[in-house]
Amino acid sequence: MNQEHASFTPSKSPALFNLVDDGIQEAIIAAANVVRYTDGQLIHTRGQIKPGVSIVKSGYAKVGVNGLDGTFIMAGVLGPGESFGEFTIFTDLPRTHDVTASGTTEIYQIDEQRFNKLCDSHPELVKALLCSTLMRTHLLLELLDSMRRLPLKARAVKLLLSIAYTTGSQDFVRIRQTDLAESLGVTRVSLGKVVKKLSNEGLIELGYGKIRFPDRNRLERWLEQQSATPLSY
Amino acid sequence: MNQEHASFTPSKSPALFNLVDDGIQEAIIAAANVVRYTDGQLIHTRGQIKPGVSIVKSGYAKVGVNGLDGTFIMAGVLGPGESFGEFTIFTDLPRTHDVTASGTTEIYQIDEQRFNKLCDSHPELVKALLCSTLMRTHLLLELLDSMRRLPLKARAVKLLLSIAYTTGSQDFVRIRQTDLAESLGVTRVSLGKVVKKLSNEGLIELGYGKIRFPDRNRLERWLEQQSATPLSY
DNA sequence: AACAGATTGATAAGTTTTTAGCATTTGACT
DNA sequence: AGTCAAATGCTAAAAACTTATCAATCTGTT
Repeated sequence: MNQEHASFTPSKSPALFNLVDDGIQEAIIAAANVVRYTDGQLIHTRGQIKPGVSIVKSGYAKVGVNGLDGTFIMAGVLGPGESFGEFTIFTDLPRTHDVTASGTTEIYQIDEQRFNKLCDSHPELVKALLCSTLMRTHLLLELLDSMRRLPLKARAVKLLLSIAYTTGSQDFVRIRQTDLAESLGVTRVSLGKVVKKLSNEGLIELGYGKIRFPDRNRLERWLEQQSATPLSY
Repeated sequence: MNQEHASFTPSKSPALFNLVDDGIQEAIIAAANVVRYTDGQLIHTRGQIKPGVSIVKSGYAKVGVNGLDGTFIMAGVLGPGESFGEFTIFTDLPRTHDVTASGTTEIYQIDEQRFNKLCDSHPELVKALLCSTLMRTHLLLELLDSMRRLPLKARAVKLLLSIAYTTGSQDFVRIRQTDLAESLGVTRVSLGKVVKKLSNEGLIELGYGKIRFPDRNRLERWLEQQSATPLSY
């Protein structure tokens, strides 16, 4: 049912676990409950207010918003070491997204009380959180900016390249056009048109559930020309 | 040339100065240089990498992106106590926005070294920064979500209500249609069409440089119907 | 009271995106 | 090798948005 997922946020966001040293990692793990979810199972829902931080231990967490009509708009996929829900500790805001497991997934869950203790005893953790959040904000701002200024064609390439970047695969990406469209916030038809054009221009090659880059450098150059601003993904 | 500006972010983002106690405020002010800018003067430009935190002392800072063709896309307006550029301290990312003064404006500028010292001596400051950043991220996510799911008409109402909320004025907002359009990332023509419709339906009243809400409750109810999700602005 | 600049109102043509279909191809599983 | 569900390919009409202009209205200032 669910094929392997690329981990993207939609761009390289630093995993919290990569920003803290081993000691803090162990302290977090010690304070956490590990919860297992099966494929498609709901981890959190938009609007919830129960506070708690979650960190992916294994598997993937799909982040997005479920519409009442069954549609799902994806905001990104989080992989091992990546965290979500931090803001429920520090603010009393409701959750912004629905989070579901993609494949069998284990999540470290840390409740409010324990996490606050961790923050008090490890000031470095607060700094790491700040750092990770600032980077996330930065990405969001760039995303917002490109949504407004770049045509869909360029946005699609940008997303493809960033997925390739985060997955490490150099010349192809395993993703369905439906998911790409969802991530970009457009319909499959619109996306289909632009990937067709890109394919005609030889910039990408379309496959079943995947997209190849025959010449990644050329693709990157093409994108930079479109952006008219420094490339940052 | 420049009329009074509503302070909006585009929604209530907590000013950093409201999140810290007086002692820290004084310490920040002591570490800062005050720089004066005249109306329209550039404070920072997108792409810059020189680190430093800025806090509005008086006046307003207009945040957005200047296109090569002279167009300007506004992301928000920051008022006294609000901060920007924090991420230049904690990451080595380039600035995402152009910031210009709107009216005569004074800015506290704190350089990297001094700000780091402040953070070390006042751990509460890091927590406040985290809190403010998390709230900002939350707003951005909500914004992104509504951009994808709501029609322009609803997005326009949402923005209007959030501006009214942050300015405290209950039944009208002082803003030009041009600025509204910029904030929403659409042209004045498109915005003109939807505000005209809203006006025909009696939900708002159009004025010269301002928009009135004859019945704010009705407007809020209307928006909630459109959203089909809990209202949060 | 008159003027100038700023702001809104309005229109038409052109482009992009969506909606709603249906046909075709692919890959996994018998 | 055949079958079925998943995924892509394609089309046409409708809706939304942009670009480019020009006219009308408002406001502060002389």
